[in-house]
Amino acid sequence: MNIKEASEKTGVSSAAIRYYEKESLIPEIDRTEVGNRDIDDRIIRRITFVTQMRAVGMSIDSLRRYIQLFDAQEDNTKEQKAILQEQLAVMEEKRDDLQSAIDHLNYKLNHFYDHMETTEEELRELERQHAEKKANQ
Amino acid sequence: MNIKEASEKTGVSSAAIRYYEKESLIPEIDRTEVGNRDIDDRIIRRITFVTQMRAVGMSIDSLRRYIQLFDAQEDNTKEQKAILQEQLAVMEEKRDDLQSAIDHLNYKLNHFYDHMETTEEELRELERQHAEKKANQ
DNA sequence: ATAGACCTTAATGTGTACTTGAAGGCAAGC
DNA sequence: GCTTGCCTTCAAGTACACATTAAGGTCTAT
Repeated sequence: MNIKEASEKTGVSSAAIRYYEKESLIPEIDRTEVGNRDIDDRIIRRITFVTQMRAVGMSIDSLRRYIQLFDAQEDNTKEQKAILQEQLAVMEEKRDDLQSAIDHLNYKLNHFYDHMETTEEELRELERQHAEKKANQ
Repeated sequence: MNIKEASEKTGVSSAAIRYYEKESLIPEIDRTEVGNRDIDDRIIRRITFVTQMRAVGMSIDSLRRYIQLFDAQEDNTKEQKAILQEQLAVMEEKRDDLQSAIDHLNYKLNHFYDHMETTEEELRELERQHAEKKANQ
């Protein structure tokens, strides 16, 4: 498939696909006789993977390093493991932060019907909940 | 407390605190007689809140709009609720994406101990198929 | 009273992640 | 043969979120 179809399939712009290839976030793409990119499902999956990781906040740079390890033939397992673990920790923290922000919004939403409590009060309530949660761990 | 102490307390640079104030992500900060910012715990909490939301990927612009609703005195409850709900949905999706990325990494990590037969193998299989296909052309 | 450490505003610079523009090639349809 | 519509590379432009610099003020200690 050509780059436009790939773009439509992935939701990533043609320019961004070229950019990802240039930045080695995806493998080098095969070309047709006239030099046009010929994109297959393997590339599509790679693009999707990049999109997913970008969506959860991984930078192009981290992602490139990660992918290089991922694709590496040499057995540098120990280093790979360390990097994955590091990345995992970052993402777990992010998830937890996100969850408390969600809790915050849910609280706000649930109290809309009752009355408009002040921000101070809400923040105090959230802090109380947070302390409680933390104490329960 | 002055801006430097606030910066140390929150981990947000002085320049960023000034920027947040200018962009209305935090309330206007009181000044001392000579015009220096005098930051109290309420502001610290607001800065921390901004940091948390930024960390989970909310843009300055979305955050400003959210905070304006949050702080609003006027009762436009219905619209506020709709917007908060929308925001909530976005964040929940993000949390789920993050979770599946975490699962992915965890899976990978757990299989490092055994041998290298995780997602890599799947990708290599795809690559093998790809090479085969190419050879057949 | 001069240095050093803090503060102020306003303007400009920086890194990231693309997007857009320029200049041109190839193939199909009118 | 000219337009349309896809493609190419390379360079330059853009948006966001600050960081940095300039030019100056205030406070404290030596």
